[in-house]
Amino acid sequence: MYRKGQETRDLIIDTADRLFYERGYDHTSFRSIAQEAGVPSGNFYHYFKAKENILEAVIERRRAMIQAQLDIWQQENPTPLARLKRFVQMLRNGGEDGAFEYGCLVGSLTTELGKEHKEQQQKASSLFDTFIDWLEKQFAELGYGDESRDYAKRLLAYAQGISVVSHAYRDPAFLNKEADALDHWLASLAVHS
Amino acid sequence: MYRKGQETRDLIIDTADRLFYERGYDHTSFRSIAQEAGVPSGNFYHYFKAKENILEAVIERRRAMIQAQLDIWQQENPTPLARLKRFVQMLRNGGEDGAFEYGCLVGSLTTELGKEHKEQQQKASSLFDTFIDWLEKQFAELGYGDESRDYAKRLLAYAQGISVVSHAYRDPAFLNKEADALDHWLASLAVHS
DNA sequence: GTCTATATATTGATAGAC
DNA sequence: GTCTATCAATATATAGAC
Repeated sequence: MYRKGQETRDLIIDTADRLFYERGYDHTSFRSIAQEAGVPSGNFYHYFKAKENILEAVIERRRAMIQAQLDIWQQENPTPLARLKRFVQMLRNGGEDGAFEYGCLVGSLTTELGKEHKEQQQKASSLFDTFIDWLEKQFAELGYGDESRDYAKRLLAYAQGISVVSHAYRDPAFLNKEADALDHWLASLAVHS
Repeated sequence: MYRKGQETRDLIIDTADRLFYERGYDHTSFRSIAQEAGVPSGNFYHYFKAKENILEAVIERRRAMIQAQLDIWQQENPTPLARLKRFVQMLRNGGEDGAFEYGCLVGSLTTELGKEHKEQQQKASSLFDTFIDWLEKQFAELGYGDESRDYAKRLLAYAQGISVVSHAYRDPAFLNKEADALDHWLASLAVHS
């Protein structure tokens, strides 16, 4: 089938993105990406000089996706508390992206890369910053000054832990219960003057 | 060098335990274990019929280690609050087992196995139960009835999230700061009547 | 029980025709 | 830009001498 170059490149990235999430980075071979995408693996090197370059492209793709989502949440929710609760809402119903099945899209990648791909881990970890920066703005609007970033990191960390445990037990109910608990915590923080 | 059979088996498990933690399960080859342990890889199949059997032995080894640690904490701390704080203390100073460098011993393994070794993941996840059962007892002693297990899982989850984020950023300071925050939370829970 | 040698499959990566 | 064929390295696993 005929395809323009950019389309082929995007197709490789899209397929790699999904497989890296479902199978992990090291467990996803060129052949498996090639098979699912319908692109011969020998073709990859026309677009990427090595596997780690595919990973970089996938990370940048996830960053754009996350930022777009945060922008929508920013628009759709009028108050900082509503925005923080929208972040927590992401956990409910099994996690919007299948967190209970495959773990967090960012967290599981960061954990894997931290073992034997430490240079690449830094790039993946920067996806956390995208969330933290946005959460920090919300806490700042609630009146927390220098503490805003600490609260942002804490909320992200708690969400990560909830994702890890629900993934370990394959238990979506835990996600919902803990999302409720985080909502209560946020409500108590919002009355801060 | 001469070695009794049991010693060789233990040596393989010890070495695999460390390398699985530092490099991840899939990234640790028989050759690397053989090299570090000084045991030829062809020798492994006298003790384990496959790689996943080494993993099982490593998991059981970690379970025994965790249970022994919990027993000591139980003895050394007179009150349930002190015991819960001892659990949180584990996070401080980079994590007693190098959590900021390699992630949590249980959590990082569970996350990896959840992708493409789901049968083995269940066994690894049961290590969480060892912690949760113990934490649940402490909350029960504080007077929390049916909620004790929920609090136990929540505390474990938050500790996991803190570990994931500190590992992502290679930031031991975050572990200390968040340990303080968990201590405050526990202190507020302890006044429950 | 211990060791060397090796089988078989798969990996990331290349070469070169079209 | 696309594709086939293939390389060199490495993986788990096995066979068989000692």
